Amino acid sequence: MKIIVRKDLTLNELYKTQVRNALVSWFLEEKRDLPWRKTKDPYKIWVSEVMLQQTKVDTVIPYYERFIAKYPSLESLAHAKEEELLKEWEGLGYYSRARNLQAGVREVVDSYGSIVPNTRKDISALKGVGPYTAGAVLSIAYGVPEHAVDGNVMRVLSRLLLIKEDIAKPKTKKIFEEAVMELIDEDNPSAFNQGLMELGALICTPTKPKCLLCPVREYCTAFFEGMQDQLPIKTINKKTKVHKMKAVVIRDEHGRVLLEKRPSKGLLANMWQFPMVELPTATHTIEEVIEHDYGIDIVRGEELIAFKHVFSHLVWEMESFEGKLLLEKELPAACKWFAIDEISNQPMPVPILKIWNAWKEKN
DNA sequence: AACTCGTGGTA
DNA sequence: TTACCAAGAGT
Repeated sequence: MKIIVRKDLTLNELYKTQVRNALVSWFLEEKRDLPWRKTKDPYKIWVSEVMLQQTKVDTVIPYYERFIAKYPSLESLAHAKEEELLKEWEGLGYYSRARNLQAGVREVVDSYGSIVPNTRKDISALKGVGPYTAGAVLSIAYGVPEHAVDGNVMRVLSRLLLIKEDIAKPKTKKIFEEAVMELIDEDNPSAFNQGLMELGALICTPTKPKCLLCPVREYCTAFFEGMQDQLPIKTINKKTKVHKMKAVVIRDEHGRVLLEKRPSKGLLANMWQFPMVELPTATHTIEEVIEHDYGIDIVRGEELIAFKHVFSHLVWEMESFEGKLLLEKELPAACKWFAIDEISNQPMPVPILKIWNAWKEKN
């Protein structure tokens, strides 16, 4: 067997044909039965691709089912209230995905007659649709031969074609996009693109790839060289910074609970939380900082739970307490009192849900 | 280009 | 426990 890989990634025609046929045949035979594979509705494919960004298939499945049941069409999502939308997204993370998805959907409803555009130029202009999602929707929903390069595809192709560039570098992705356009099956770009990702998920895994089960093993340069465990090349990232946070579940004389809506940009944007302060030093008490930040006097009650919550780039070392309102002066506009049975209707991030669940168990 | 933006699972 | 990962996009 002789594998020919030129530096410009132009590949031998016979090699390309054999690889794409082996990959597509394997995918059609072995593909998992996933909910978004039962439809070609561009909207539903779009929803699934956004949910799957940086998120495991097993995590996405129940969210996708609930989301499509609640928002079965572009119009239904376009008309949804943001708080209800975020509630559906609660626990899935990367919440700007949800708001960007709705913004993109509204663009399609308003400017494209509710037809998801079928060119890379137009679909890429939609909010939240980047190079990957554009190619995924185009190829899977419309059968357009466009690249959809994600982490799986870079790992698979780095091994198949022995590409040693650092996949952590943004500009490296272009190499893989060109490689996909060289290899892609123009008769079935949907199965080809999904096949690359499915292969990465099931066979060509980050560690311990199952090469003996691989449908393209005989075409794989890394396997031929015994280098599959050395690829892809990926530089490591830095460590996260720790924030010591203290949250308080404050009740007023009516038994209502105080929530605060986070700013519309940044971490956990537009999500609700309990009043929370960061205490890097011990120079002030929680009551003092709460009074300063929220314009209310409280008395601190019993401790609820303490835990560490790890985000992608920072850590909250969280402590939480009960609190009782003594005096309300100038409540910030982002704050609002809620009856107990209304709390669960507000979209809250996982660490806040943890505190709320601890409070409910105690009370 | 480098940094921001969640969460749960795994070695 | 630490580290890394998983169908990326916005800034």
